[in-house]
Amino acid sequence: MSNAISEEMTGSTQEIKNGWKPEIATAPLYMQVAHHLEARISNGDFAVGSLLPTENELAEALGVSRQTVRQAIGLLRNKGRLSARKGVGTRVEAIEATSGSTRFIAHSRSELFEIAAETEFVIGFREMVSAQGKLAVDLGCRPGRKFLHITGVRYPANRGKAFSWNEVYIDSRVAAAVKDITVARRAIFHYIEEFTGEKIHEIQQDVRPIAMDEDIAEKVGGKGGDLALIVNRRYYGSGRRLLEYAFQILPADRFTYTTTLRAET
Amino acid sequence: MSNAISEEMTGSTQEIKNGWKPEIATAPLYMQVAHHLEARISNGDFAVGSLLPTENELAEALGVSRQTVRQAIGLLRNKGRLSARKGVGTRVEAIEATSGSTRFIAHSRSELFEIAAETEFVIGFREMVSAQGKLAVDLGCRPGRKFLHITGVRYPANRGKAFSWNEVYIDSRVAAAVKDITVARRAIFHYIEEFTGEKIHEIQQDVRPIAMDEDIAEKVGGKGGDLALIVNRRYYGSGRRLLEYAFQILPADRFTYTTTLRAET
DNA sequence: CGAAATTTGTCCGTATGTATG
DNA sequence: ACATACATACGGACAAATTTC
Repeated sequence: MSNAISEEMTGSTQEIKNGWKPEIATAPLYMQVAHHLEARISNGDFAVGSLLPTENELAEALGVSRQTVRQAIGLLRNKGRLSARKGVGTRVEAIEATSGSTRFIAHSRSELFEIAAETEFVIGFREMVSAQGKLAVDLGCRPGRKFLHITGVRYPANRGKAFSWNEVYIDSRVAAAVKDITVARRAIFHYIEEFTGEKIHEIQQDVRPIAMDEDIAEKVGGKGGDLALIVNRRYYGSGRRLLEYAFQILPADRFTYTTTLRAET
Repeated sequence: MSNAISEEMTGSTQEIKNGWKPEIATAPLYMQVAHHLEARISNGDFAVGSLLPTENELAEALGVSRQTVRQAIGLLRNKGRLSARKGVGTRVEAIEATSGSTRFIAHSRSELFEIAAETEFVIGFREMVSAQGKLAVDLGCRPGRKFLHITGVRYPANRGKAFSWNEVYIDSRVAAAVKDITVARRAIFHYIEEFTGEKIHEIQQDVRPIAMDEDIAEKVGGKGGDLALIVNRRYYGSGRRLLEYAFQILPADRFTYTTTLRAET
């Protein structure tokens, strides 16, 4: 305890104590708390393997109710950053548990943001297309609808070895959102949300195995016939309107798709 | 409203109204409510595409607080059965959205139960092994620990085409849990939980592409070299004790791993 | 177009249960 | 047996989005 800055809450606007300034002033309090906790975990303030302060301590220190703290902790538990045990406390978990290759497939919308922030999508090709045949089926739209088709390679932020080949189809009505982008440092759908002001509520994602063809293998530094995962995503706005369709090819030798399933109780 | 049976609560034990008898009397109220709602959805009482009664109506009808109803609805929203919109209501969603092959990879512990219940694991081979080399590494244990090794094919409950090749390693201390099983109609870890009384809190799962060898391909009705997904699972009891390790090979032509990512807000 | 009603979302306070040490 | 700390449950209040009038 006693590390709260203890400035009085200003009354009308809700804001947690302890020097934290909300990145997005409009975000609900429990999300602000979650971000705050996450930041203090990654900066080492709360060490991995250690126990968090109790919910009551956090509530008091941050000037919010215990319920709000619990909601925040709940988010991070879903993400696997925290785990709680009755009568003991809330433990900070390691981000990575499995050996070997990194996991770079998202399990939540916010993870897509994080991954995109850690990588760069270098756009190599761009054209307007009219959905026909298989593409129209994949997009689940009537043939003839127009999309902006973008292809390129996604690199780690430090520009190491390429890790995925990406193809993106953007509804022509919102394609202007990426008009001037040549290197995307955020998720493509993030640009779309900013441009339209409309939030993407749902992303449907499926994962299948493929053998890479020569062409793509070369671009991500592999050989033709190498195994890979193809991750397919459909981005829906309000009213289940398809705004973006994309797929990504991840070489199997470098990536594993890891999930942790937890008991609901 | 007005479909509550309106029997008085018995006082000490918590139980929701409306004729619902809790399957597991010890389950928290919000889970009972979730199961209740799920049952009424699958029996058609709440039609897919329609709006649920409002949270306040449900709370009153079931004799619980609105918060409890919200928690229950939250569970089903996470599972994709429900979706909510501010100012509108809570919609019953279709179970399956994607076209093509069925998805049969779990995203939660409870889904593992459901999938296991819809399939049969026919055990074809069984032996005690001592973990050595690669196996010890996979299991993350010191070499020499003993495991019961089981292999077999998993079929749909209607005994159609096989859909996966399975290999399971069970800690020798709990291996007696499956001593007499030749056809498992529940999840293997379910037998272990029953036997030990200990709950499996965490399951780590990873998905990778492989090309099937002749041997396995034949068993699941494919050809050698066919693409497949290999799903690898580690089952941990309390204190992160590894109780079971298993992998499953799913032919790519029949299965897709589908996930839906939703906005947290 | 605007006001009102409806419905979910957030936040708080409190009380009690339950697993752990 | 006892204290601790998370889990469940209730109640109330207001905010925000949507629909209706």
